[in-house]
Amino acid sequence: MVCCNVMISSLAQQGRLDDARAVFDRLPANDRDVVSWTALFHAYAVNDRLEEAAFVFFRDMPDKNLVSWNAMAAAYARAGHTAEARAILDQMPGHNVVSLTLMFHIAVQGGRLEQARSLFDDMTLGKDLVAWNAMIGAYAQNGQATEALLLYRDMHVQGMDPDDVTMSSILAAYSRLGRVEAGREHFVSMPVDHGIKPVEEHYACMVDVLGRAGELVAAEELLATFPFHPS
RNA sequence: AUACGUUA
Repeated sequence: MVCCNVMISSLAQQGRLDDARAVFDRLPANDRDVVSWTALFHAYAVNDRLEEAAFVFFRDMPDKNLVSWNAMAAAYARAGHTAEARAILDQMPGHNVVSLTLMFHIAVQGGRLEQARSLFDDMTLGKDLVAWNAMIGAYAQNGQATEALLLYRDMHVQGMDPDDVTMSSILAAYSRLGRVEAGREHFVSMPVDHGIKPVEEHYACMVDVLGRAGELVAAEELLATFPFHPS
């Protein structure tokens, strides 16, 4: 049964919604647990079939847990249906750090960065890496690149290790600030200081740093050094 | 690797 649930979600990721549904249907009713149901409606949601996801969630699922509530709220939030997302978050029996990150995300979507910051600051119980990344990314993309860098420092001070997502936001912040040298320094120190090898996305960010500063030749040179790896 | 939140 566990393996069927895995199949449902991985088929959904590949966009093979019908196959995911078939695996679910083949599962005996007694073997369908809350994870199977959540994987099923999430499959609809990530394939832009929000209505059907909602039907499964509200009408078909026998039981819900924190993860399924979060997943439904996230589906609405992703689709830009913030009112529905909010409603789910208000109705659900409890919240965890994922729910709070969703609320955070809705606030950012609405341009309420101060409110988002308050939500972030109040996450005292379990401010995890995703939450940090969300806050740093929100600043980096909303004209507060300096705040993003300050928060990155805080993150360090609090002993939270950054990941590849963090790095993209930091490079984006340097880009917006036009800080070419700092950006370059960060880019080369990523693998040494944090064990994070730059991937395509980081190269793209770095090209942006150089491009915005008008260093087009350097940008081209960087692209030429990009180590291709087929997948 | 059983389902949820973060980065053009």
